[in-house]
Amino acid sequence: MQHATAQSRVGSGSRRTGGLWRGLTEEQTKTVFAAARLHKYKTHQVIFRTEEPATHLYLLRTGHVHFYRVAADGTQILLRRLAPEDVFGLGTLSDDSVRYIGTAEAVDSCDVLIWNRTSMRRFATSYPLVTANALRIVLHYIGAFAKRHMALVTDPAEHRLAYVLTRLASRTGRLLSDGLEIKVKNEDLASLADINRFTASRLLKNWERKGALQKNRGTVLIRHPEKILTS
Amino acid sequence: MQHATAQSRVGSGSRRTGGLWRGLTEEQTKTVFAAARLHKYKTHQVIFRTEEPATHLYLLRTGHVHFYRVAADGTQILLRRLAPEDVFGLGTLSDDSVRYIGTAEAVDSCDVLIWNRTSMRRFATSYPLVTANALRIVLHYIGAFAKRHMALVTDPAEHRLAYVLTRLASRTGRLLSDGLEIKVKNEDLASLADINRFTASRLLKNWERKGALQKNRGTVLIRHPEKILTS
DNA sequence: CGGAATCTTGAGCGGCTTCAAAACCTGTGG
DNA sequence: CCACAGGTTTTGAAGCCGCTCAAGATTCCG
Repeated sequence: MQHATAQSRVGSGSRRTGGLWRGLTEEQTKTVFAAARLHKYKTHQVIFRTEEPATHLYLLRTGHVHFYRVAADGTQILLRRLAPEDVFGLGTLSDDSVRYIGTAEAVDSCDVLIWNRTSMRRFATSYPLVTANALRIVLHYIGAFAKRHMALVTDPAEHRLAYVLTRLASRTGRLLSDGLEIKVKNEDLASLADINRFTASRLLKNWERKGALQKNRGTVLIRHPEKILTS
Repeated sequence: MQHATAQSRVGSGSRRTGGLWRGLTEEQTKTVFAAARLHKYKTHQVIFRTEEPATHLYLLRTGHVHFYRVAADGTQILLRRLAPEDVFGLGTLSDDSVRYIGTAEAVDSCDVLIWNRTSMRRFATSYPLVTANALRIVLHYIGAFAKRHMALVTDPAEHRLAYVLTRLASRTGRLLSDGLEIKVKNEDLASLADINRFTASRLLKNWERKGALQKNRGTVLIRHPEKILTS
């Protein structure tokens, strides 16, 4: 569970939000993981959709998953880019009337651990820590959401994009010899920063001209974070 | 606990989100409420502030509380208007490292029940249902938040204000002979709809001209909800 | 090499905000 | 009972940030 992934990552989802299984004994952890099944998802495959009843809980092992909602006009609004060790589908721990808050879709090939509701309920009752952990994680998300919302109302587009870039870099970036590389396209950055992709392109180009970063199709390499507008 | 408040309200916070104490036996409920202390807050009194460690959990009995955050430029962004039966300070149930997500401030005189962290921890461990309920409530908030965020990105100001108006009406409105009255000022409506107070004033005036509602200082009386642009 | 996806760049514009000023409403104290 | 001060609301005029739309350049992959 704790061993590092192949690539050296700067931060991990679980370290930020604190894992769902944190604090369980080794014995208990074993039982829990024995009840999971491993499943592989291909690029663009949808894991679950908004408003479907929350019947399964997922733990991402490798790859990346987009957690988004679809607006009335069809645009996808990215709520979060999930990284390895991130857990999603937490509604499964609650009533069976609870539904998924967004759509989860694999952006590359992913290894995912899956638990069904009955297993989860069993664990939740025998290990009360699990529900407490879930509560902590969800509270953390609310905080993050509130922050994003505030930024959207008060900060200009440039600030927001800079923030998204640095956050994403520390969560899912790969440390290379010449900088910090993030595998993400303009459109996704734009969605996370709540701007449109054209503005995103312009801002990134500006930073590139200043030598702060380097853009290639599908990746951005951050060279000098300090040259990107701070805070 | 379940008896109605003096004024006939259309909906209640607890009915929407489901109470924190839902599902407890009468005996258990008694124990829980015996551990609370009642406190009165005056208009404009601050109950707790953003980023303070979450040490207490609150249940609003009467009055209204604003749950907001302060942006860098000083503007208050209203996250939610809390109504009787609403619970806040849920972070208390989690780690002692968790902090309040926003500032809670009384908008009129309020009766509030208060539990401290040690009581809450005791209840949370002896009645696992409590943590589960908390999880459900917080998940509900996340959903609401995501919705508001989507609206902010895709819907025009008028839609958002109409939505806020109808939601608020059904949550905290008082049913009068000639319509549904909400005690709220333009500024608060504006903040909830994420627009500025001038736009809010203009839109409300338009609806008033159409005969949909009637504005007075500090109150709006909804006469014909159907004349307000439907979502 | 061809076609699809991604990214760039420019021009034009529009929904909201900002700012200023005045009208209004309400409780308070003389 | 009136006047006054504070908070709230209205209205207009001006401007700007970021969006839309169109067109082309670039990159990737089969």
